[in-house]
Amino acid sequence: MMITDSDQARPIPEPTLRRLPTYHHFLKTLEAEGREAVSCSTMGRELNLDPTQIRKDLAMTGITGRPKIGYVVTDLIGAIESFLGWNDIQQAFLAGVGNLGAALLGYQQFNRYGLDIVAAFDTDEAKIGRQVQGKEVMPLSKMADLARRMHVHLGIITTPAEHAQYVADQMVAGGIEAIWNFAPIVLSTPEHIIVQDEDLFSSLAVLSRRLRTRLQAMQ
Amino acid sequence: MMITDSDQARPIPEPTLRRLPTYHHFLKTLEAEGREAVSCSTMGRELNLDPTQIRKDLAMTGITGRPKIGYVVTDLIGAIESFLGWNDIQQAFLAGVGNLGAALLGYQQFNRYGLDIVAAFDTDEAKIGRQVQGKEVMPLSKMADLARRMHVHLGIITTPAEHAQYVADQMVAGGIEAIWNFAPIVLSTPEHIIVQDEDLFSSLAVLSRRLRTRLQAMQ
DNA sequence: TTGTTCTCGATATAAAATTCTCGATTTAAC
DNA sequence: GTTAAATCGAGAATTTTATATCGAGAACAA
Ligand SMILES: NC(=O)c1ccc[n+]([C@@H]2O[C@H](COP(=O)([O-])OP(=O)(O)OC[C@H]3O[C@@H](n4cnc5c(N)ncnc54)[C@H](O)[C@@H]3O)[C@@H](O)[C@H]2O)c1
Ligand SMILES: NC(=O)c1ccc[n+]([C@@H]2O[C@H](COP(=O)([O-])OP(=O)(O)OC[C@H]3O[C@@H](n4cnc5c(N)ncnc54)[C@H](O)[C@@H]3O)[C@@H](O)[C@H]2O)c1
Repeated sequence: MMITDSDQARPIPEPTLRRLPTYHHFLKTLEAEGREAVSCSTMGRELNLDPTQIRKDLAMTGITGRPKIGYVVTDLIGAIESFLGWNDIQQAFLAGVGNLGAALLGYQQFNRYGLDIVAAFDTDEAKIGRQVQGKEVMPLSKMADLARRMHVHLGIITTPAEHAQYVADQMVAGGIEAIWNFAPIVLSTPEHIIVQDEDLFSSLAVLSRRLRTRLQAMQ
Repeated sequence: MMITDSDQARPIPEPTLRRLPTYHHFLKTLEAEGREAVSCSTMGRELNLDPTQIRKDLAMTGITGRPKIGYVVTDLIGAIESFLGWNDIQQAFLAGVGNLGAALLGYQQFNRYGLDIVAAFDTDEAKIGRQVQGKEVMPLSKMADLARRMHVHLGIITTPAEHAQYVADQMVAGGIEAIWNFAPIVLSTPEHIIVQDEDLFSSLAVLSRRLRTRLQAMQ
């Protein structure tokens, strides 16, 4: 039986997925400098990672390198992008046009990473109808229906935590398959819904603990 | 030999640290509901985590529970906060008052999680001197000196990637010990500097891959 | 009181991820 | 050509992380 990219037996390790963008960013700067090839040893030195690990991560994308040379930079970039699905752009809805929501709406780079936020929704009357970052804010009540009609599969939640579950329910009702959740709450969704939490406090916790330990060690 | 919190032999597993805020948020809602005690089984059910894992994570903070009852909610919250150092508030500087920087500046909740962004810096003349989220934006050139004089230990980078290394260098020059980096680039800093990367693209990569696999499976 | 049930906490097992080792391959220098 | 240096790729070993098991303690109901 042929093993293709989509029906491979074992799932991709999440740590690998999380490192791929790091490689991608680094490779983009190499490409901009006109560099043609790069080895895992070089990347490891620059990115503070074990070369073997990088080699294994890259192997996941299906690309192969050449001894003594390394990998062709542009090929590698392409392999990572297609592996992550950054080639075909996903349309997304965003709910909660506050501080964070507006920042995400205004981030043009996302278009290069497979993400296009096509509409924004809020419940605040003062915001509905206005433009934020050049995109019109619509009432949340229209979200589910629009998602279905526009075949939007991805939703981004940037509302306060107390409203996140309701928004998630609306997204599921609208046929959305995957949710990028920035609210610090664990959503309750049907099995088949993909939920990716982006919890800034997780990151802050690691930092806080390390800093606290450091400062204590110094008395 | 006595093993205290600060000189324990083995470091805290990072996955544990990353889960602690999740427990914290959940416990806060329980507390608001007036709940006195909670068991790992209950938490596991609500948070989709293995109860044994939660028990191990909580044990790291030094708290103990009671059979048949569980843990006292307020004690647990306190244990997590003190374990992470969220009790004594760290003053922080933020560099790069763009979309994302402004969102972080405007996020009052941070004060409850040990973080107080006391000043913001930028190189854009149009922004310097202005107020953003009620905080004055100062020229980056003053950052290092001010950090030293105010004994600020924490820096947040929200500049474009191409300027992040320069900003990091300035922070190190100002005696800053820890950096929370939102720019998608691996910073090069002295050994002793704590760098915590918050790479939104890592999160996006996991989501993109899963969604891509899903959509492909559906043809 | 007494048995039942729930839960902690310690220990053991399993799974996952990282790091190490080594042969094969290719380039480039001599 | 021949040799030396670098690097890939596959597999083994190690470390880390997650899950399962089980005895003991505490509440609660009968
Ligand atoms: N701003 C940050 O830096 C930051 C950092 C960490 C986490 N977060 C989290 O991100 C989320 C948003 O934070 P923020 O600072 O942008 O908050 P915010 O208060 O600035 O914005 C929230 C927005 O959501 C809207 N909203 C409320 N209920 C809604 C609903 N049912 N449907 C649609 N929209 C609704 C509000 O009208 C508002 O515009 C919060 O959950 C917060 O905890 C933010
Ligand atoms: N906005 C988002 O949603 C988002 C998402 C993912 C990653 N990021 C990353 O976060 C960073 C900031 O993104 P953004 O959208 O806020 O960008 P932005 O362009 O809105 O803001 C960048 C700010 O940094 C300032 N700046 C530039 N050079 C500086 C320097 N040397 N010192 C101090 N300030 C300087 C600019 O004047 C500007 O105000 C970028 O690295 C971006 O890749 C942002």
